Amino acid sequence: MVHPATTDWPRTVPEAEAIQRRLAPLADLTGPGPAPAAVRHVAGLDVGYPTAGDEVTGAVAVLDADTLAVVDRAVVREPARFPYVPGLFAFRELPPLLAALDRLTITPDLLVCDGHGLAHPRRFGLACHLGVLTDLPVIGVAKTPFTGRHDPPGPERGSWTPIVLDGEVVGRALRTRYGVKPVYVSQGHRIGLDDACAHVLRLTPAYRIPEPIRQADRLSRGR
DNA sequence: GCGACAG
DNA sequence: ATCTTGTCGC
Repeated sequence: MVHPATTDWPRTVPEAEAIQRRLAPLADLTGPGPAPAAVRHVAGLDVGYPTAGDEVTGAVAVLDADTLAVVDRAVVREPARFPYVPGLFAFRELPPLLAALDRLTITPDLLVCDGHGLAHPRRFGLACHLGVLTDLPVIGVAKTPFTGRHDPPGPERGSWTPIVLDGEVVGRALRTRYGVKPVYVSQGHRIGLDDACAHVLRLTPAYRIPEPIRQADRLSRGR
C-alpha cells in the first residue's frame, strides 16, 4: 500500500523543487527538541539499492535509546518513484521510508536518517522533508559533505566545525571517532543543532556511523 | 561551456 | 547506492 503522503508524487525536477520551496518554511530547526530522558526509542533510517531494475529498499530499525538494542524493525522493497537527482534525494527515498515507518509497532521518539537536513541547497534535505511529513523530531546524518563550506574538525571524538552556506550555519562536521573521517550533521525537524550533535555522539559509541543508521543499513541489505 | 553533485 | 581483494594498522 502506498503511503498517503506520497499519493501525489512529483515527476519532474521543477515540480519537486517547487515542493521543497513550499515545505521548507514548515521545518522547525530550533527545537526545543525532545528531552533526553523522554527519548526511549530512536529509529535509524536508510535506503538500499537491491539489484537490477530501479528498485529501492527502505529500512527502519528502532533501538532502545539506552542499550542501543534493536527492538523493532521494518523493511519495504518497491520500485523507485523518482530518479536520483542530487538535491532531490528525498523524492527517491521518502516513499519506501514512509512505508516502512507505517509498518512499525513502536512509534519512535526520534528519527536519525542517512542524508542531510538543513545542509541542502534549498535548506530542505531528506531529514527536513521526513520531519515535516511525519512531524517527528528528525536528525540528518550524512557520510559526505554536499553543500556549504567547512574546515576539518580536530581529531578528537566530539570535536566539530560549522558547515556554512551563504553566511549561515547549516550543520556541523562532527568527529565521532578519533582520527576518522567526520560525519555531517544537520537539523531535520523539531530539534536544534546542539541537541542533534549531542544525540549523534551518544548514539555512536563504537563506529563512525550512529548505531541506528548502521542497523538500518544492515536491514536494507537483507541482514 | 565545464565540472561537481547527499544516496 | 553498487560492482569488488588484498592489505596496512591498531
